Amino acid sequence: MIILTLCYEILGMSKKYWLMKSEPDVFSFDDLKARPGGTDHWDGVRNFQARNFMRDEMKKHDLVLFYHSNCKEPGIAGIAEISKEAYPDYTAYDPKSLYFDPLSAPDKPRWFMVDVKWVKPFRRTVTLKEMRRVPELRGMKVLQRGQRLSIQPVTKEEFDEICEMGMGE
DNA sequence: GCCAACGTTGGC
DNA sequence: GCCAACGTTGGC
Repeated sequence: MIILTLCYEILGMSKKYWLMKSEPDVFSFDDLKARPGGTDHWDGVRNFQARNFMRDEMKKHDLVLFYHSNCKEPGIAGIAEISKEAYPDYTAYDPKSLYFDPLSAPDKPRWFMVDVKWVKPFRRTVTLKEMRRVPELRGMKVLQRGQRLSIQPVTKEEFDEICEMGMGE
């Protein structure tokens, strides 16, 4: 068992942890729950760094902190997981889509998306405000000034800490 | 609604 | 390849 765990570590196959931002007015954590199977595709990412995380690093069963941005109480609403690894974001091909990009085509896709599955809610949202007060979370990108990246890696320690905050009183 | 900070674009 | 202008993000 230890050997197997080691192999996974060395091959980079161990589970990763992520933070994904969404504006709740557009697509909330509850909206995800309401989708068939609690699953939806994460379309519309048009930033290269965020795309690369999705395309190159996200694996099935990775866990996700679902973050509500640009709203009254920014913070983490609950847990989701990656249920399908990266595939072309077809909204880029649709001239009527908000996310249309003429530089992307089916034979040469520029943008990618993953499927995300609702896992469980917190008892309460873990707000940005309270995250700022926790020394263990100080390194998180989402707390850095001017940080706009909509998909960010988080450490297991950060992930666990936030789960505790969300599941506690 | 403001505006600082950022990523992207495009002229040179 | 520089960098100013622009559009967007997102906390406040």
